[in-house]
Amino acid sequence: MLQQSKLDSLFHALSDGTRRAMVERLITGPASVSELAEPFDVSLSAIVQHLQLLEECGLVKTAKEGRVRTVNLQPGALAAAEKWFQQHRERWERRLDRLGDLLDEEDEKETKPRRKS
Amino acid sequence: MLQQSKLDSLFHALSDGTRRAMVERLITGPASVSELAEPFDVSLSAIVQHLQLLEECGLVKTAKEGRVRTVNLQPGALAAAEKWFQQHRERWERRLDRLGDLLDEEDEKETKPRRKS
DNA sequence: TTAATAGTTAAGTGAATGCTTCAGCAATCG
DNA sequence: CGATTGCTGAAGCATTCACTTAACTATTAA
Repeated sequence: MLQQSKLDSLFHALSDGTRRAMVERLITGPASVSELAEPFDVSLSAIVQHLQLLEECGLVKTAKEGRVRTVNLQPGALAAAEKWFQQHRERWERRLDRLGDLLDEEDEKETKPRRKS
Repeated sequence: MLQQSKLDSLFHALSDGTRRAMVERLITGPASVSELAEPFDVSLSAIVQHLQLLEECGLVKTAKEGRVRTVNLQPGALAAAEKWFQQHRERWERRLDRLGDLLDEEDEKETKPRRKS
């Protein structure tokens, strides 16, 4: 089973628009901290704090060379979260299908007396 | 484009294990508030507060009949969040592919310096 | 009518969140 | 060299979070 606390931290990381935008930026390729910060109207410090969170939950890896820290998206990091959707959408859709079948059956029985619940 | 605040609230809703478990429970079918609360070791009040949040972000619909409130999962509610993953995984994978191609070319140049079409 | 059930609402608490400013510090440029 | 760049770390602050308890309302059961 998927680990709860991992999902907690992944979904939490993605629940902030700035962090999502940072992730989206990193899809196009690695970036330095300042490059990452540039589009946003917040202090560099705030960005670094978002970055720490992204790194802690494994979405991102960083490496410092000289005075520049380069940030890379971690391949497969989104997998755990995406998997949650896939699994549950599947179950959900199967249930809706069965429900549809039941309703169809009920339709057919409509003329006959119905069972009480 | 997907709306930011909607994604914020969806991901936030899913970032809590209790709320995810409630959603998972609702996949199996509708439930009353007390039924929903039963597996958890928190007050009914806490569950009601989670429920409000789930309802505000559109994951869930409720209807009160007599003194019982019945909670239903809202079909397609997870779509917005799931879509975010699909879109970005796609872009990310395309980028990794291109990156792979580039690296292959570099490989070939290194081992045998020849032109590539 | 009384009692139990199902849920609602308000107020409060401690911890976490997202941000700021400011004071650094090491790498690099002029 | 000294100045600038790129980042780091700590402290503080307002807000939100997840939760509690407790008092309350409305519906149903005995």
